Amino acid sequence: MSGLRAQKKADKNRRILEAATTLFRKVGYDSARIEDIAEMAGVSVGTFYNYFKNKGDMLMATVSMEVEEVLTAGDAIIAREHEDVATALFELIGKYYDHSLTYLSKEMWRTAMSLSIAQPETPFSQRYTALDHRLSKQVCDLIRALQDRGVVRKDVDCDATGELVFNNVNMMFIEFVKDEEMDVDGLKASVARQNAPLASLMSVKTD
Amino acid sequence: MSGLRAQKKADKNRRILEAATTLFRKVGYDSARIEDIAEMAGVSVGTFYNYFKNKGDMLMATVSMEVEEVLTAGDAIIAREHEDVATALFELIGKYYDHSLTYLSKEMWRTAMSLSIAQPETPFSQRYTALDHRLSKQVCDLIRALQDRGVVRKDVDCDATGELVFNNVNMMFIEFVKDEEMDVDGLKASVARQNAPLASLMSVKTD
DNA sequence: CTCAAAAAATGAACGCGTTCAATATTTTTT
DNA sequence: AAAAAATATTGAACGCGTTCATTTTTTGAG
Repeated sequence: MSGLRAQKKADKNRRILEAATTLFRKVGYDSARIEDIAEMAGVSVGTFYNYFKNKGDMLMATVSMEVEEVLTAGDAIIAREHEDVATALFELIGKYYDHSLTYLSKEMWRTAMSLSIAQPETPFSQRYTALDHRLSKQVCDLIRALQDRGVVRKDVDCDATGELVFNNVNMMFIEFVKDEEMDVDGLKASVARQNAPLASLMSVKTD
Repeated sequence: MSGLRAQKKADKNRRILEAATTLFRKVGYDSARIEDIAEMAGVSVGTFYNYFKNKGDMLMATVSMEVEEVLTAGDAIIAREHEDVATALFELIGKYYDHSLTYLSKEMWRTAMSLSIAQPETPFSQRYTALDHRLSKQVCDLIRALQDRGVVRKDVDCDATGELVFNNVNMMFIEFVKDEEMDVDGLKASVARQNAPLASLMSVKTD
């Protein structure tokens, strides 16, 4: 059997990832030691590092899964018709926020964000940034769709506005994960309030 | 002499801070080891930790200085008269960005931001967040001043708009410090473009 | 001036992420 | 099937931030 090595490799990869995400959720990212993850996966510490560049790399798999799913859900929302700008934005952004804690805890998000800022040259950070850009682009796409359907004024720069809105969404999400007390509904309400003036001003008036 | 202890203390505090900022600028935050900082300041490692809670705490002194100065400069800008919304925002935001690298390198900013996200319960993070909120409030204040002077439409929610604009400013600053290639002028231009539609829509039309 | 209590300084030791030279296993060659 | 080459595993050791029991210095009361 020639695929013995490849099979073992895939198996170990899965075991390590499973052990890591289990431990992250159980004891938190910081308290989950590589030694523990390795032990739970039945490998040595050194082997862990043959499979993952470092501890932070383990997070990216999870972050990726999370964002990919939300992007898909977002496309479905854009495809639908929308009454007005504020509602459409609320739906898309609400989906982002509602989904955000499916696979990741606030602590895991904080770690991921923190890493992506601290070491921008790493693959981790670059993948994270790329996901952010796709989300940003999706908000732009929604606004353009609304414009095409006559909901948004023709003279509005969709990309500029979309980036503005998304960066606010993102910054508010950072505040959200920094504050263990804050809940998703409070977050959505705050962002809706911040979006309201712009949403109103950019709408095609129907009176 | 009764103040001997207090005097020595102040002196050491100054020496440690001086050594730390010197080393941070010379070799970068990560490569500046506590051992080196302590040695340059002529104290032991343990003493360093009697004066500062941890390595990150050393950054906050610098971040604080930086932001305090920029807030003062911002107040002066708000006090002036302004032709239109876009220009006023550009001036205030431009001042933020122009000043940002006076005391801190991009790497130091990244570390500070990273720390403030990773450990939100620490005094470091809380001081950082407080400074952010004061900056956000200043942008709101500018917009309100413009509204009072009849430059901004009366029906605009100044706080909502100000927060939206500031969060974009902040997020773009994160992108800026993550990218060693990006310069301040590019950053200012991007943000101006993002602000343009909102600035235009919220203006009192003079035609 | 003496000395006990308070405050400050010290550096060895610890925890944990990460590395790497040595060892073991699998694959290929003959 | 044995030897050689390629690949994977291992855990002790390292670096650096942080801690803490011990030692030194300062203070003020008697």
